[in-house]
This record gives sequence, structure tokens and C-alpha cells, in this order.
Amino acid sequence: MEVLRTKLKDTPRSMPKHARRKQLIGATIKCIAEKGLSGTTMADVTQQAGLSMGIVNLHFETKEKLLIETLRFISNEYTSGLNKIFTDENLNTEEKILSHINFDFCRKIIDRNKLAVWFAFWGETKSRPTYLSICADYISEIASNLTQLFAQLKEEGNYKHVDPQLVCTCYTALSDGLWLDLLVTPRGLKPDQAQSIAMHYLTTQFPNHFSIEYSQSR
Amino acid sequence: MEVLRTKLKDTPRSMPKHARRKQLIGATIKCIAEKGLSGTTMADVTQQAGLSMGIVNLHFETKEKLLIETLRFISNEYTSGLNKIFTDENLNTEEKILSHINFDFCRKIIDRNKLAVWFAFWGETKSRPTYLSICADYISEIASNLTQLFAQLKEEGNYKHVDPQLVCTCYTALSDGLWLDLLVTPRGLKPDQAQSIAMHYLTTQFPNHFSIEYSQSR
DNA sequence: ATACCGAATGAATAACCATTCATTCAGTTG
DNA sequence: CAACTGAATGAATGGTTATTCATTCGGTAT
Repeated sequence: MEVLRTKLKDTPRSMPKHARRKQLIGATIKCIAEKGLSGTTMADVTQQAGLSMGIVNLHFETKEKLLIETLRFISNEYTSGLNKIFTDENLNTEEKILSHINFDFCRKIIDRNKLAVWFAFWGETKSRPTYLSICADYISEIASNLTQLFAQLKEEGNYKHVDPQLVCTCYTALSDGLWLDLLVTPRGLKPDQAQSIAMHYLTTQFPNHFSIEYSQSR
Repeated sequence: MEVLRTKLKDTPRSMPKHARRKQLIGATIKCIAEKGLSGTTMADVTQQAGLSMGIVNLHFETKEKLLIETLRFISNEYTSGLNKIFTDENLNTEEKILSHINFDFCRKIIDRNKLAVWFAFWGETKSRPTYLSICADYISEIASNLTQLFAQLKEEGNYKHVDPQLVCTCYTALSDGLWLDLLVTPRGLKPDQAQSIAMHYLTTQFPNHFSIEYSQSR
């Protein structure tokens, strides 16, 4: 029973506060993916984290606050990743857009657990102003950056009939819809196919920059 | 108190069973939109319907079954509308596709209450096999019809480089993503703009059939 | 080693909510 | 009109779950 209780720092009593919070957020993500937002209880989360019941209230005060921090966490992970690309001075416009797409469909982002969390919160957006405002914030931030990239590429490539705003809205919607596909029909659409489809759209707008080499099979 | 209790048939004691069920499903949709899936209680639903507590259990046995029937209801409304278009012998291929898009963004479908319901269920899809299978069914049905339409248009219009499956997946994802936009940023994107964006994509694939006349703003 | 501090525990509490069912009620039948 | 039927009611029940807090425990400073 207690044979395994060595001095290993498995669960050191004192972990930095923010690390423990991150651990609990991770557990929350897993629970939401496994049991749905309505189905996750505090007991589930704390058990998933291997800790005791009261721990969430100690670190987050409230279940609702834990959920909000979880949404903030995945929003941050997403936007900070994209911002790194957007501000990378070693990349030209075309490369930035390519990196953006790459990021949108990389493992870390389209992990089905996290997709489930995104959609769980989006579904509650209409009834919870807090969720809505968190989402609205990151959406508008990304949109303005991405629109700017498309505008630059339009100039650089002398594309006459491209509307950067339109392309941004369209690409973003497409990407979200592909995420939904990855979540709901995981046996139908594979991650690299999803990415190819996103590329396929950009090819229609910037044919001189993005060559067509998407896979045919669906 | 009982002055207003006239013989008006407001809430006739005996409504056809299926009408009462529909009434309750309607109330459920409104509640999910207003309080989220996790936040809707039986008390909310029955109160919204103007009926008494036990009524849901009488007609649906269980809360879970009510939710499943609600998902089935909006799925049915959507697919049956599309099927009507698909099997309409008065429409040619191009017109069918146009009607499809029109339907995807008509008032009845992009009602924000219903959008909230769609996303609420999609968010729980990973954890509830029943929801998943209902969604998977209607998705594959629509996809096969729509792919067929695109294949026909490809032939009729002699489009060499169009991949009907790809276009179907891309259009569907785009449409879902635009729905998300309509749900989450209702002040940003207007229904007719969303529809224009969907058209914009189809224009890139079938330039001889769908002329470019989408609105320029945002 | 001893005292101290704050993190962690988890049994107990309190709030909430789905479901039940004895009763009421409206309409229908004979 | 009286008896009957089945829809509808809503107070009561019981199970579930978020939150509390007195206590335990590990690490650190003295």
C-alpha cells in the first residue's frame, strides 16, 4: 500500500501555485472532453488530477471560475501561438500565412480533447456573457492580424480582385468548420486532409503563391 | 384571479400528443439558447412552456430523452428542408445548389436560438454516442446529396479541375463556420453577408454559373 | 530538532434538481 | 347528467453535486 510512497516528487505538497492551477485546468479539459460540460463535476476534475475534493475551490474559488480560466487557457494558447508567428521577423508574408495554417491544424491545436472544449464553450456563448466576451476578444484580435497579412499579400502579389476582409472571414469560418468536422466525424476527415482543404481555399485567392498540392482522397 | 379563465382554447387540456411534444421541444430550444445546455432544468422548460413540472416526464419519460428529441427535431427540420430541394424536379442542378445555399442561411435556419442548440449539442458530441450518431447520420446524408450536385454541375459545366467531394467538404465546413460566426459575433456578421461569403467560395469553383455579386462590406 | 505556515484533505453541509405519483380536472360517452 | 378516461398538476422524494472548514501534513526557517 505505502510501499510506493517514496521520496519521488510525484505530487510534491508544494507545487508553484500556477503549476497546480495549470494541472487542474488540464484535468478540466480532459473531463469536458470525456463527459461534456454539463457532465463534469468537481469530483471528476479533482479525481482526474489525482487530488482531493476541496482543491478546486482552494485555487479557483468556484467551479464557474475554473471553467472560465479553462476557456481563457485554450484561447491564450491559440492566440499566443499565432501572435508568435505574426510578429516573427524572419518570416515574409507568404510564410506567415503558411505558418498560420500549419498552426491551425497542428497536433497541439486540433487535439480532439481541446476541440471538444472549444465547442462546449461556443455552445454556451449565447447564455454566458463572460464566455462570449472572451471569445469575441480573441476572435477580433486574430482577425485584424490575419486581414492585415492578406492585405499585404494582395499588394505584394498584385492581386486585383482580392478582398482581404472577406478572405479573412471566409478562411476563419472554413477553419472553424473543419475543426467541427474533425471533432464530429473523426473517421471521415484526417488532420492533413483538413489542412489541405484550407490550403485549397487560399489557392483560389492567391494562385501565384500557394500551389495546389492537396491530397485527392477524402 | 380567475377572471381571465374564459373558454378560450389557449391551453386546451387535450392537445394532440405530438403537438404538445413539439411545444415542449420548442420550449427546450428557447431554454438551451437562454441558459445553455448545462443550465436548463426541467423546471425551466416546463415553465417556459407554461405547463407544470411533471409534464416532460409524462411525454418524454426523461430529460435526456427530451434533449435527444430536441436534437432530432432540428436535425430533421434541416435535412427535410434540404431533401425537398434536392428532389425538386422543377429545379436544375444550378438552381438546386442556389436553393441549398439560400436555405442554409434563411431565417428559419440561422435563428440564433437554433444555432445555440446546434453548437450546444456538437460540444457534447464527443462524450455522448447518441448525439454523435444522430449528427453523423444527417451529415453523411447531406454530404452525399451535395457531392452529387457538385459532380453534376462539374459535368454540365465542363469544369476540369473541380473535385466534387472536396468542394462538398469545403462548402459544408465553411457554412458551419459561418454559423458559428453568426452565433458568436452577431454584431459583426449579418446573415446576408454570411450567405455572400458562401457564394464567394462557390464562385471560385464554378465561375461560369455563380456570378460574383457579394456585398463588399466586412 | 521544533515551531510555524500555508497547501491539501475529505467528511459534512446545503443547495439543487430530476423524477414520482396521488390528486385534480376537462372533455367525452352513454 | 353521471360515470369515465386520460391528460395535467405540483408537493414530496431521493439522489447528486458544489462548497465549506476543521484537521492533517510537508516543507522551511530558526
